[in-house]
Formats: sequence, C-alpha cells, structure tokens
Amino acid sequence: MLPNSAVNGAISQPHQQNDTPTCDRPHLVDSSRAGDIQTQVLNIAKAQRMAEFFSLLGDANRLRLVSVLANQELCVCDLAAALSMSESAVSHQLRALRALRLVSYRKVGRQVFYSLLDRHVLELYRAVAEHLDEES
Amino acid sequence: MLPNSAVNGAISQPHQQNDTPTCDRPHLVDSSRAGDIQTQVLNIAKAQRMAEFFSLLGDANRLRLVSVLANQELCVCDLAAALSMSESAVSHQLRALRALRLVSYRKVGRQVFYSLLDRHVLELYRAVAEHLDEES
DNA sequence: CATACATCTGAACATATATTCAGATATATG
DNA sequence: CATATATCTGAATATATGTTCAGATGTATG
Repeated sequence: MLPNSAVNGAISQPHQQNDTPTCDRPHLVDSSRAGDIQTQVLNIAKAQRMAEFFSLLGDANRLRLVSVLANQELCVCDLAAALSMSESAVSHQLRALRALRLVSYRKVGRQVFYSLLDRHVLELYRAVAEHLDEES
Repeated sequence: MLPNSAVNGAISQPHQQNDTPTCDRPHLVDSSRAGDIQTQVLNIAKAQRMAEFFSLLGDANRLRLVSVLANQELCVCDLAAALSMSESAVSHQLRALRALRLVSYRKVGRQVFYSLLDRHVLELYRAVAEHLDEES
C-alpha cells in the first residue's frame, strides 16, 4: 500500500533546488545523523505486520472476546450470549483471532470451544488496561 | 455503537421457548458459573477505550513514526522525509498520536518538534516486535 | 433418513480510516 | 510589509472493517 521506495527516503539530501514546494533539509539536531534516522525507521514490511497485530486488538468486541477467553474455554454459542452479539458476528471475529493465532479451538460434537492460544496477548491486554487506569 | 443493554446479556437464562432460532443454554462447562462469565466480560466502555488505544498502534505509518521518535525528537518536516510521507499525512497522524497523549511537541520558530511522551508505548512496541520475531 | 442445531461462509451494506488536495495559520526574513 | 516556509486544517476520496443476512456445512438424534 506504500511504494517500497519509501524506505530510502529523501531525508539528508539537502535539496536546495528552485522547485516550488519543499522543506529544506538540514534542521536535524545533528544533521550528520540523518543517515542513522533512515535506518532507525521501522521497515515497512515489519511495520505492516505489527500494525496487523495491534489492529486485531483494536476492536472492542474482539477485546471482550479475549477477556472472557482469558478465563475459560467457551463455545461460539456461549460467547455470543455472553457478549450479546450474533453468533455470526462472533464467528467472524473468531476467525480473525484464529488467523493471527491468538486463539485455538477444539471441536466437541457440533460445538466448537475456543480458548486463548497466546499468553503474550494477555500481557499486552493488561499493560494497556493498567495504562488507561493510570492517566485516565 | 452497541446498545448498552448488551452487557446484561442473555447467557445463563435458559430460554427454551418454541421460538425458532436460538442456541439452548447450558453447555457451559459448569453452568453455575454462567453469572461469573457475565462479570468477567470486559465492560463495553473500557473495551472501547482499550480498542482506541490499540487501534492507534494499528497503523504501519504511525508505528514507523513511533519507531523514529523513540530515538530522537524530530520536526514534522524531517519525519515526513524520513518516512517518505507527505507532510500533511504526517501532521494528520501526529494529531492522532497527540490526541491519545502518545507524543508531545515543542515549537521552535516555525518548526514543531515531536517526541515520544509515553514510555509505555515502547514496551508494547517491543513486546509485539519480539512476539512476531518469535513465531514468525 | 429427516430434522434440529452449532457453526461457518460470502455478499451486501454501513461505517471508519488514511491520504490527498487546496487552502488557512503562523512565523521568519529580506 | 511582502514573501517564503513549516505546519495545520477540513473536505473529498478511496479503502478497510464490522455486522447482518441468507444460506451452506457438518453433526447429533429421533
């Protein structure tokens, strides 16, 4: 979604042409570090993957699903009841959580029990929960 | 965006009516805990605030902004150059980061230098970065 | 085997989000 | 004071995302 060339950006090349619109370079604190900055920027591919992960937690209903699954395994039907969501909506969201391996499932008869797969998520979850409590 | 009544969901009330479409209640592992589950669910208001926070990190360009600001203070112009984004786009994104108090800024002449305000974010950032490295 | 049920699926729709564009501010500088 | 520059802003557009709906799948059960 962004051209890959974006990584090798324009920074640090003082472009003092008579082009109309641009911001003249070097007001970097220490302009010799301009190249450094380039390398410090998270590369686009990884940024994308991290963003995907954060986005997954960026939905209230998915967070609520995680919050229940943190305590026990539940089937789609119960999850839907617990969150007052349609079973279809729950199923769609579980698919998203499944796709990034945050939950796993276990079939029992015609029911499917979901559980948290990734303990990492709980840490993030708690970190943000506390964070919000702090400043509020 | 969700009716508030959603919190006091249907779970645990066995609704065995002759209504056509519903999932009969109690296949909860221990159906006496049904009430518990209700209380374990993250409440909608807080879920919303947490989701807002995670969503803020759920964008590749914002993550890349954070990644550079983690190391030094930079002005909009340099950020735009470093990420090969338009200054306008950067400005819009910085506004979002500002809104949730993740960055602060300092005006110097006509430039505005942004810096990371919230050290918490870096922890989350690193946690997810490592997480993704692990499983790949 | 016909029926009920739990879950899943894809398409349709509504909403949210990110970027661009044009132009508004505000600050320096000749 | 006129001009250039750095940043911000709102409207417009394109794209992503979540939910609903209708129906498909797979599994139990009489």
